Amino acid sequence: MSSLGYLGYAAAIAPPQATGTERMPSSNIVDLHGLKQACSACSLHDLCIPMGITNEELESLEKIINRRRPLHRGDYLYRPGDRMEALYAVRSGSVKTSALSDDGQEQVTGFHLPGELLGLDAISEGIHPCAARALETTSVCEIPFDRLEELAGRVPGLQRQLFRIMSREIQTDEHLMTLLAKKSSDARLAAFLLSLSSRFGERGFSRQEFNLTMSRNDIANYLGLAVETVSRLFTRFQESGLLSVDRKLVEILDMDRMHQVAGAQTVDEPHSDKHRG
Amino acid sequence: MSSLGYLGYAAAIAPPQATGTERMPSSNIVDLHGLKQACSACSLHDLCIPMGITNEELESLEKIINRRRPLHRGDYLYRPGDRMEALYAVRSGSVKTSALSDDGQEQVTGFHLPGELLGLDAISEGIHPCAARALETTSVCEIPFDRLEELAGRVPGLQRQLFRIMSREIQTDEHLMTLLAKKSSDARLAAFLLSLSSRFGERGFSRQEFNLTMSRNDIANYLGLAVETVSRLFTRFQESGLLSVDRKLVEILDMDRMHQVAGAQTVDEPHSDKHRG
DNA sequence: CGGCTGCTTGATTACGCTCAAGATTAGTGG
DNA sequence: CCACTAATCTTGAGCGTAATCAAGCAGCCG
Repeated sequence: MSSLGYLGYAAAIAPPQATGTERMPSSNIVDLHGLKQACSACSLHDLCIPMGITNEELESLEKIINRRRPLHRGDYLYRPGDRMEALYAVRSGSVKTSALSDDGQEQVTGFHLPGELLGLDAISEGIHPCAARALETTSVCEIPFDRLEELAGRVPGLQRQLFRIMSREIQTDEHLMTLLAKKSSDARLAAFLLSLSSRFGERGFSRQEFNLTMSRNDIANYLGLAVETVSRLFTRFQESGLLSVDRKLVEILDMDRMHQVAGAQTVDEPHSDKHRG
Repeated sequence: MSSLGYLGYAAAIAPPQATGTERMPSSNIVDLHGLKQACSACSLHDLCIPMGITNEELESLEKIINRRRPLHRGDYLYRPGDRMEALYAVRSGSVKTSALSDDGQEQVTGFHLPGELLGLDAISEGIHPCAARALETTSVCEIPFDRLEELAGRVPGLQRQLFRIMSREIQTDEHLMTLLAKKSSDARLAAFLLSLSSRFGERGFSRQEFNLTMSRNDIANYLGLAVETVSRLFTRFQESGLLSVDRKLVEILDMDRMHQVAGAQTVDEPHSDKHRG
């Protein structure tokens, strides 16, 4: 929530805004693939690991980070059971992580946008419990964990930032638990869209209009709903003027009401009639 | 799952086993209140922070850890909005953590047994997003975070263990997300009981029989169910011979079937008739 | 262009919630 | 120590939300 500020770069090249409805490669991408860009020049600077460490310290960090060639849609970054060698920071594109429950069915545990770190849940066992798949063309920074750990021991600011990132992840997960345990289907979808909205915003993209890079199925899975329900909700939201949706492109038309819906409980609310088809 | 081993101490004094049905102060307690016991002698040694660090390093850790006088049932360890000064390790007793959702209703985010760390979600903001309340008479170790952080920079094993603990927390949360998103009410309760069972087991208590220190309400809240549902489930589980329950005391009678139930999906299962009324 | 996968829409079912009342237990003070 | 009250838990009846089942529709691939 805090660190807006110097997203100037991303903001300058990024916002696709109303680029038209015809298909485009998939918009919310800061395409840095070709650039040989160091952390210090990266637009994700203050969302990612570098945040809050000095320039000299940053140089040490840059030395251990590798770039990986871009992943294509559906490519795995890692699979459950893989040895964890490195953490990954999304540089552009988006990634979905999902776990397999005891009985072997998929549970989507998160969607990850540029600047977000992947693989934190693998540190404890040294084995990835989740799969990570690219939702679109995606590039990532690979950060060998042993070297990161070693560096964190020498650079207090880095250690602190890693603790912070992991802590934030725990907080996010707790928030999602609340969503799943207590909220109605409309509240879940609304909260999900608002989360995307604000995360896109932090990255310099439009908070109103953005592309969903994940399928309805993934959304439903993530939110603990059936695909049909998600589909119906989009229709209802659109009918009630909350948003407009065309395939993957979503525009939030009434932010205030969206927040109301996201806060709304299963049923009983003191004073507020929930929209209903 | 890993580290059984030298739980000898806890095991020796702990297991209440079938102590009789009449009320007792609340059993799953290793009462160390009065003892001036250092980490090195603590029975929770290899579940808690000390795990995997050398004896000399342990001494440095012990120096920064404070004991707090025992909390009583209902006492707050911290409240949402409190500044985070320290992490806490449960030494004996049990603690419930809960968050307030946007609309101000409680969501129980976890129950914490001896050896478990509290407050990890507060690191990122420096403010506790959750409340922590004792479920029974409980004592905790207080670990000032700034000093812990500083020490972790000097003691690689400690840093690593902290990363591991936070990572494990993330994994646990993901597991709970799956539970909430995908599982039926029976599966949720079964999984919850099995989680308690195995955690009690790790601490040297009986895996079959234990006391629930939390109310039905807390369980329901945690699992995203209504109290009435939880109550009915206990009744059904008992009727079907899965467990026997008397007020707070639970005995799991059929572990195998409990695992089956915990793994079971909302509905469709290939070959296994779910017990029903 | 055909087959496919992903999305939408409709009809029906059912799981778990709500409401309501009663039964136990725990907590409190005389 | 017992009486009284408040809180927690259990049980029942009815209902509502979202799942399931079942087609149809649209975009996307080779």
